[in-house]
Amino acid sequence: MFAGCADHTPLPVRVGDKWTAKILVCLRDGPRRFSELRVPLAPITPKVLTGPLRAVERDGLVTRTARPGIPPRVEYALTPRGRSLFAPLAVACAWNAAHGAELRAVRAANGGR
Amino acid sequence: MFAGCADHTPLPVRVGDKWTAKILVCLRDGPRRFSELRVPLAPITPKVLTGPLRAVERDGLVTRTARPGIPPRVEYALTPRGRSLFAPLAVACAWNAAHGAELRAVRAANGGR
DNA sequence: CAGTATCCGAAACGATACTG
DNA sequence: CAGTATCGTTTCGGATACTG
Repeated sequence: MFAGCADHTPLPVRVGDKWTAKILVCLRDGPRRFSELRVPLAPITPKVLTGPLRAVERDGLVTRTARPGIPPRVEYALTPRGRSLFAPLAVACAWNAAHGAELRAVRAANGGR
Repeated sequence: MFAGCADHTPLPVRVGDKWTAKILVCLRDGPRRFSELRVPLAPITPKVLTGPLRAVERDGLVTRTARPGIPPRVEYALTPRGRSLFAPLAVACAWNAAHGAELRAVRAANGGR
């Protein structure tokens, strides 16, 4: 049905969840450290951030680089594959720009559950 | 961050879940009845199908038309707004065709949790 | 036929606290 | 700083059974 997709989701990677896409966007302009990611994603907790971060790392969308020393310093950076996801993401945002407001109006009118 | 989006998801509508996008695809070639949807979506249960179906109806992506009579006959059909979602969906599928296999290989190598 | 009613389990999200 | 450990809540998906 969705050629090439795992059969249980339309999208191949975990970008439909609450945080993953935002994480990728935060890394768009360069590597960021764990705590640097927490700022734009506030009020995300460390535990919640860790989940999707491990997932994108496992999927080769982001690299994790730990530099030894005190204090510890860990940098997250997009891979080319991670960067390639911005294309579908941009199209989703374009749909939003075109239809989002209207959709939310209809949803509210129908009882925005 | 995602212009025009609800703040809790990158995508505006519920297409990141397991069934919604598949439902839209099933309606692509014309209206379908409840039971007709269950066939390509097997082994979905009626209760599970009802959830996303009510959501897309509430969001104006699909219309629900009940014809009186015995047996009951209910038809679901895409609206123009629902149809417009195929554009972003197609781009997601294209990403899959280009990167999906590689991604699943990496994921499996890293312990496909 | 087109659903609804119950009950269940898994996963995501979240608050709070603690550690190398 | 960069996490992990616990605990609790909510949501999704699913199995089974029942109804207008």
